Amino acid sequence: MTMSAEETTPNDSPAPGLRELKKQMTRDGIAAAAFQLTLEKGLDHVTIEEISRIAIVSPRTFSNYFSSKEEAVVSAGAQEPEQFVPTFREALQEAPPLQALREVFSDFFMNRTDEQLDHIREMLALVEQYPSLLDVQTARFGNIEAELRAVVAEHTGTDAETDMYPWLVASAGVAGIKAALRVWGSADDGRDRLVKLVHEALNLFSEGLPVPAGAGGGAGRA
Amino acid sequence: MTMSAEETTPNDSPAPGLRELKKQMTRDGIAAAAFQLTLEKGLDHVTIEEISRIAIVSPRTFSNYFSSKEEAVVSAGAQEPEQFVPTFREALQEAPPLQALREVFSDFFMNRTDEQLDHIREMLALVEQYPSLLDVQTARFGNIEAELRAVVAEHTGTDAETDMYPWLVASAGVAGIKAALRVWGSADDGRDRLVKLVHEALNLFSEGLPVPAGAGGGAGRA
DNA sequence: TGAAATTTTTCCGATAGGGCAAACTCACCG
DNA sequence: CGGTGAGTTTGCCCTATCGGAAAAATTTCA
Repeated sequence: MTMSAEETTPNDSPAPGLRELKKQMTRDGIAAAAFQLTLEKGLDHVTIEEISRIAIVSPRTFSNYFSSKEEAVVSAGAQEPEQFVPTFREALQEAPPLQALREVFSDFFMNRTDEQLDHIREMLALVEQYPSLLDVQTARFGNIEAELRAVVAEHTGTDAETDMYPWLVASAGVAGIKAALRVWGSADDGRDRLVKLVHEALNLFSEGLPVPAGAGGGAGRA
Repeated sequence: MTMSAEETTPNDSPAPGLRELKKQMTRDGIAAAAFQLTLEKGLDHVTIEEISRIAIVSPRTFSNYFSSKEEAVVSAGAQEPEQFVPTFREALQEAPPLQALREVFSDFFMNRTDEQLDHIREMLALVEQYPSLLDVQTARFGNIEAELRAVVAEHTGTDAETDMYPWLVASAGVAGIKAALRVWGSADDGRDRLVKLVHEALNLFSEGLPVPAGAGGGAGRA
């Protein structure tokens, strides 16, 4: 993971000292506690106080890391939005944006451990059960989308303020994952199926979302 | 407004009696107060108590209508997600889904009054300024998306649980509007420009989001 | 090791979220 | 018309949350 010349952002991981490590562990511990408790007792019966007790921090510290229990739950085991940026940049060297996204995301799911996939499944179930979690998760996806959008804008030399292209591509990418995850989550399939769905979704975008065969009332093709 | 045979949903507007009218006025009044106060003092200096005072209701009543001040602000002058359903259904008789959406939304913006467009502009600015408002607005768009998705599923005879198509089309539609609104909002153009952007956005989806001319590093076409 | 920087905690007041029952308003029927 | 019941609004109140401020604890570094 070599670091090229300069970073636009100063890159806030200057040194993984003991301090940063502990912070990350604290954060993860809180998120894990929140997630676990929610699985066990249901979101409404979980309080910040109890999460904090289990994570062995004060409630005030909870607030230093998360702004609500929902955020903590959804953060459990989740990727930081910036994680996808370097990979996406590389992929853009090889393929146009939509296909690059397809590779980035299918690789991502390909590389999850079985445990991580199980976790994703559980998270999907929770998110479907509690609208407030869905809102937070949607916001997280929105952050990923923003990162991707910036990369697309930078790559194609378009300005995200005046050109819709970066918006459209980034949202297509994220929408593709979301659709794939939903459909995958409601069946009982494995990793391969998920990767296949991701491919399929982003390919459909590349093809202009052709109307599926045997559609109801409409006119001709898209 | 004749009511045909049966409605799947009991249709909760059985009679626009005085009762419903007052409720709607109360709701609108609260939302308007929240919106206005936020414009004037900034979101963080607005409390539910003050909103309630201006809307002449008790704080308790505020909670009966909205679950947070953010919700109230974003609700101001907004459409109910279901509003688009009947129009979309009709449009689907004439054109394939993506084009139908294009017509629905461009007609929608075409039919706004100048005041409504101004309001939309102010709302866009607020949403850009306060992330918490963006979250709520994103959730609103999500509701619209869900309605559209259901219509698409019903129309194309696909099952939203096992088929990604409804997810992809609905999210493309909503993403198109969002992109159009953003780009429109950052310039100082009129209604025509917005309608044009909506057309453009959804057409790009129909065409598979072709890479714009003169793109940076990637390979060939999408 | 000792001082500086950072994080965690304690203390605590301001708000928010709702359950509950009383007061009130509207719709409808003799 | 006046009564009555369904539907709304309000007051009361208790619990949970949001964060500011400063003390206490921990890590870093010269």
